[in-house]
Amino acid sequence: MDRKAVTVQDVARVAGVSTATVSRALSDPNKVSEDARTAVRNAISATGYRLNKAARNLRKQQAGAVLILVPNLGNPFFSQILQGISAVFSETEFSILVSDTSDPSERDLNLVDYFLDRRIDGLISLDGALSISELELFKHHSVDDRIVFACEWSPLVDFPSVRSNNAMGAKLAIQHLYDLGHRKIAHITGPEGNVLTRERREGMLQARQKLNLPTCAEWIIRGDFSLNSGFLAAQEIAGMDDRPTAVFCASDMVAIGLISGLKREGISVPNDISVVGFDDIEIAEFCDPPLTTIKQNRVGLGRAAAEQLLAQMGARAGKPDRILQLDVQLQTRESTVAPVP
Amino acid sequence: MDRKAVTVQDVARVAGVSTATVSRALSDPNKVSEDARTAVRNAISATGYRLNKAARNLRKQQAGAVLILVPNLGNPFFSQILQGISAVFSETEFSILVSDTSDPSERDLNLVDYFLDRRIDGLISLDGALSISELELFKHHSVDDRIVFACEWSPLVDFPSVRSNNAMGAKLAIQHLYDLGHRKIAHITGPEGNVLTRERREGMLQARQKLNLPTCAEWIIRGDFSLNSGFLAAQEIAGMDDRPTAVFCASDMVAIGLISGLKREGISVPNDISVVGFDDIEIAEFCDPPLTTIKQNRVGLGRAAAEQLLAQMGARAGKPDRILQLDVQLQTRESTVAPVP
DNA sequence: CGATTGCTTGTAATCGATTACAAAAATAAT
DNA sequence: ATTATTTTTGTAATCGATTACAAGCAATCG
Repeated sequence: MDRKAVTVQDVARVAGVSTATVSRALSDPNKVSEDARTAVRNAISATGYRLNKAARNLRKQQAGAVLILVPNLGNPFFSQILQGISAVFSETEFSILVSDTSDPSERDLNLVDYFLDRRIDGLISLDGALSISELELFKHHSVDDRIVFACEWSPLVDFPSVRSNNAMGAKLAIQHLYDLGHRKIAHITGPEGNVLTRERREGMLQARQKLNLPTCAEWIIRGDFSLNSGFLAAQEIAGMDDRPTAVFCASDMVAIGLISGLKREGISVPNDISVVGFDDIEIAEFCDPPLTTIKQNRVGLGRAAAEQLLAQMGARAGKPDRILQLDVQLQTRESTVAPVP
Repeated sequence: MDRKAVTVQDVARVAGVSTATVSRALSDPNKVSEDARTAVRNAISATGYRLNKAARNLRKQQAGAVLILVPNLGNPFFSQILQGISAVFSETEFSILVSDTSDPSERDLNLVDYFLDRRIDGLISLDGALSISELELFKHHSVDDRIVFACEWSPLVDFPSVRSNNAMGAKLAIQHLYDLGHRKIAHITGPEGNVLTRERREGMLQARQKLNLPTCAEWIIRGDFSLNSGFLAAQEIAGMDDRPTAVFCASDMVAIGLISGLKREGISVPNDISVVGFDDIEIAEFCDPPLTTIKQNRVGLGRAAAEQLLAQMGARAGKPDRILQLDVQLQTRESTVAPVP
């Protein structure tokens, strides 16, 4: 590739047309005659021409890339969303940049700079916890119309958002436990301030109220979606006077940590306590016991977010639904059984 | 941002210098006088100037990005490597593109095109299974000097590579089991053709020979690093006449699947069979039982690969070691105990 | 004092694709 | 046959930063 690069000029010369025609033949083939089209096509394969992205981006005033903001790449939950996103963008001219917001080395970057430096044309954030100052910068620089939230979102702004029906998930979980006969149901939440935490907790409280289940402040345990927080919650539960017979966890990771911790305390799942997770990550099926959980349509989430962003950026016909909520479903496995009387 | 963009021209005008001076003040500050430097600095903050990446890339004939090729983003093992990589590149002007080679939507992209289209300046592949034709295209277009393998590598070429000492890991695992008193040790391999599979298998065979352990063809079970392959291997093991007392798995995911499967067969870990994994993914600590495994320095792997690529691309002083092998260590937990006599 | 060296600066060409504008050619309409 | 309309094409300016080259200027030296 070190020989002098082949440019449109070269193609034009070989094809016996002008550079404008070459460019048009590439970007909008039916603006150009049949003859010219084939001449250009031949010239391209004869010369081995490749379009220079940087030149196009400069001229078109775009970056040709979008940024995906992931709260934590270490959580396998996000990777399938990424797959959905990349499946859509791989058919376009956009590249995908990925950044992990939990990564300290990326923590201090100014997101809006990505736009201003023309490194990206759009942003999909799986992280709802963007700072208010950051969000205001987006608006101030008018890039807020090229941002889409997926999975999580920020209650501070009304950017378009694709999400699972989290409240529905919580209700399915509680209803499932109720149907099995459970009445004393605990909940391990996500981190405070997180929208998913809120939605799932609210959904659970509503379901609980509707079913007339007893409530006990102690049974709402603060977690943070992590394995470790589930593990720690187990100790709390073990120490309770009025121990719940079932626990609905805000994520599968929490559920796995919880089961591990409960075992350590000599409490067996599901015999002593039933456990329900949320997400249905791949490993849920291979836990001991295999985890009953709420399954999200992750690939669909990613695809929808990507489509929405493309529409937003004007690369696709506009889709008007600014908030898209996908259904979830209960995946029953062996971590839930009827309580022993 | 829709107001006309601020360019070097504007900065130059405000600062009362030429565009050349502005550019120099930015890229190489001590090529320019103190006065000019401050004038430019003031003009930049007065105008709100931001450098246009596309213009720079065009002029400098570069892309300003590197591509990271990941075999499977769904495996949490890779995310920490990514962290190491991004920690290094976040201090440079390079953006990071991520592509999952197991993702069908990305399967048919021609990697060399990324280079030829000037979308990337370099490539780090965590996937050793690049096709021979692909590798030859790299060489043919002389981009092979901007590629680094990390974790996995290809035996077909001698591109620079950063890897863990896999054979050492296997030896540590076998030695550990030996020290506990195990003599009948099985191994679940990775997928055939994978370099890690080979290295770990060879290391295990060597350790085994050195320790004079009995060998039995049946005890080498084909896997593919996945949960499911571990799960299936459990059935094989359960059906063996001469059952091993310990199993060394080529990955933690395999080990987790195996433990799940063994339980299903009524075989208890570690009481009936001890299990050792490889990778030390986060969840290994929260398995039941917590998994004894071989810990790789994943962040270090990523960092080293990134540094190597930067050197390769000429952005850093050259590091000559084309193959860097990082030590691994044994992480003892509760999935391994002495065999019952 | 004139010549040499070193430092700083400006002018203008350059990277490669796109597109506004105008002209030319082909087609349709009168 | 002539005009109106549409389609196709080419010329040249443009996007914004970088840098080769030359020139200006001050300091140093014989």
